[in-house]
Amino acid sequence: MHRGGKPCCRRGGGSGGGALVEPAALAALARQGGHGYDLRREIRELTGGELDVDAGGLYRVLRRLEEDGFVTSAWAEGGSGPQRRDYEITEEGRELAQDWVAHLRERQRMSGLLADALSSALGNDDDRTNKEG
Amino acid sequence: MHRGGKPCCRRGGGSGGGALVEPAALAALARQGGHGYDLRREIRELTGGELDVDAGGLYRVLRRLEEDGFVTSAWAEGGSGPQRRDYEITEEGRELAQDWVAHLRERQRMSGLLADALSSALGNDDDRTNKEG
DNA sequence: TACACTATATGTCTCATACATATAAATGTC
DNA sequence: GACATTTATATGTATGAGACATATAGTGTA
Repeated sequence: MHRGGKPCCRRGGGSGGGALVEPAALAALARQGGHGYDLRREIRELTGGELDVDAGGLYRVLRRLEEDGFVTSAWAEGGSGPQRRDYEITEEGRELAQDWVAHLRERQRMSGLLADALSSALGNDDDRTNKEG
Repeated sequence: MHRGGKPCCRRGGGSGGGALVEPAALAALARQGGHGYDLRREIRELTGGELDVDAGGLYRVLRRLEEDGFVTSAWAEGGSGPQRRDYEITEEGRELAQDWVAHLRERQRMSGLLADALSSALGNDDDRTNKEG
């Protein structure tokens, strides 16, 4: 789902970057809400095209978030085209999103820490080229 | 496995930070090799105690890395105490580790990017407190 | 004997994701 | 009208990564 950047380290499917869809969905919802198909586009735009989440996965995440009270949804009334379900973030959802911010920063830190450790263990004399991001 | 920092976002077990054990193991191996139990301690030290990997998981990772030619191992001869298997990284392992560095930097960037997006969507006026890590 | 520490290993569960596919309604094209 | 494409939601299934529990031995010690 990463688009750009080789699949790298022996991954066929599955996890690899760890939990990006949920926070991305929450970010899109916090900005403006809307229906799933549109949220997906919004995520692409928010991340400059770097994160293109799986549609099926996104819908599953949205329904689970609703089950747990972090978003609400309803079938959009009127309008042409296929039925669409509009999502809105709740106050609890905002709190969850706030937790995610801290969590993502921690992940960011840990990724950098490990990258530095690996790099120095390999004898790369401090190639922090991409450091920070 | 994170120790320090709440479990956060609805996780019981499983993925959540995404692939840390393998690169951590490679870092420890690149520094000095050794047996599994010791590598685990080494990982703890490399990360200032922030990453304390599951022992069972570490052994599984080591054996898979060996299957794929990224490390070699042999039962240590002599010595007292329970048998131990000594691991060494191969040239291919070093190349894999090098790929991991790039991959981790990308993850670091993506985590920061998402954290910023979420934070700004929530109306936090640029609280990049923990930014960079 | 009982306990703790070292050391390796397997079982089982959850979480997060990728890829494939099913379903419909509308829209465009021939 | 027939057909493909786009919008939109949804399920099936497989893989990967990790958490927690537990099994197994050897070794030292109270």
